[in-house]
Amino acid sequence: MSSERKGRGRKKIEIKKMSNEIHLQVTFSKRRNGLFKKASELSTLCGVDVALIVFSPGEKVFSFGHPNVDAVIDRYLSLVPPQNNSTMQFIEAQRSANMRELNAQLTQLNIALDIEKKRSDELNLMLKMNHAHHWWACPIEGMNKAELEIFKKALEDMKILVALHAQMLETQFFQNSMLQPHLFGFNNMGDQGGYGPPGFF
Amino acid sequence: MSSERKGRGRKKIEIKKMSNEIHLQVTFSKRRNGLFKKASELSTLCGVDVALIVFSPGEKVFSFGHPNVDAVIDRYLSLVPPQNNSTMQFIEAQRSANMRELNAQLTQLNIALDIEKKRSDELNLMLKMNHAHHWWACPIEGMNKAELEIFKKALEDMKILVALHAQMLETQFFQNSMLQPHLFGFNNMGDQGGYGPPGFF
DNA sequence: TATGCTATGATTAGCTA
DNA sequence: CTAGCTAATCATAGCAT
Repeated sequence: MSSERKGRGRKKIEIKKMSNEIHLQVTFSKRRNGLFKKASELSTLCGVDVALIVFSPGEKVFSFGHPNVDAVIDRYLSLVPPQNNSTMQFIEAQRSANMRELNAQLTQLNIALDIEKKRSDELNLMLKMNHAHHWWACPIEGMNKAELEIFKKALEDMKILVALHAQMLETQFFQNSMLQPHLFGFNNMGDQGGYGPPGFF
Repeated sequence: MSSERKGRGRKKIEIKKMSNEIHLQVTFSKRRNGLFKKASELSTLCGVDVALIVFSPGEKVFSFGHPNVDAVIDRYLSLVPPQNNSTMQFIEAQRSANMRELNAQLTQLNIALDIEKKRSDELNLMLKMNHAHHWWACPIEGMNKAELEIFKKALEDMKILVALHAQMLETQFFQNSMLQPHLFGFNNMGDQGGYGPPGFF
């Protein structure tokens, strides 16, 4: 009955990098769980947006976000504006404006572009149907059913994307001012002829 | 002497959105602090990277990051490219539709633009040099030095932005190829038909 | 590496100021 | 909104599985 099983309770620890790797691993696991639980509880209890990203000692990534990580990141990045310029900013140049939000998003779009570019391995399928310059124009006959499906979806998506971007450009430059769209000519992606500067797109 | 002077101590609460706004506010404050402390401790104890972003009920933003928020976000985004893409996204269409992300961003852009719209009083100066359709082309002689400066900056900014967008569109959709707009068939963008001065830039 | 146990240490709900 | 206070609840360090 030498109940030596006692005294085994929690002990205070110093908040500094742990030396023992094994111990560190266990502690990381436990505390990580606790942290995510807390984050979740906070967002639930208070109905607020939260994003939490943790890299494990083993380089693995854990994340939590309400409503989701990326949304919160976007919101965060838009609030921590870079030093960028954009449309009509000159009008406001005299007093900084909330055009910053817009710029931040544009920056994000371009960052996304860069990221996307690096995933070129994914482009192999593209290559297959893109020997010609107009990948979307023809090589249909060289596709199997699955590829056709992808191709179709690609067209759909691209259509939407182009439309959105066109609208974005249009809106940005013209919609809110006295500027006339036709002056710039890149407001209509799908018009039929007078298409302006060769190679603009 | 029943010393009822004290609070009965902590009580268990349900993890649901709190109804009482006052309580919610206090709870948010306390739990937020606790959460940030835990996050900090985790990164210190285990020497790992952590990013935590919390938006308060009052839309204020709190963040913590080791080594810093943006570094962790970058790392996260580079490891989790599934979200946040744009170019060639159609190739991945089979996997999932990240269109929503893009849509969300565009929505944000439009929101920002709406806000911008409301500040149209600032556009008066613009009006001044925009009686003609080619606002950017001519009325220089009617400007004073200050206005000329703004005008110059305007052209600079617009040039950069448009070039950026053009490049974006070009890269995303056409890859140096030629576009045959009619294939996509979305003329719903408010086409004016005409195209501005060739060689705008 | 994760999970269970248990005695503590740490956090915090409800109040008060 | 920030800051104690207290006591009850929660989290977790050290072990064992």
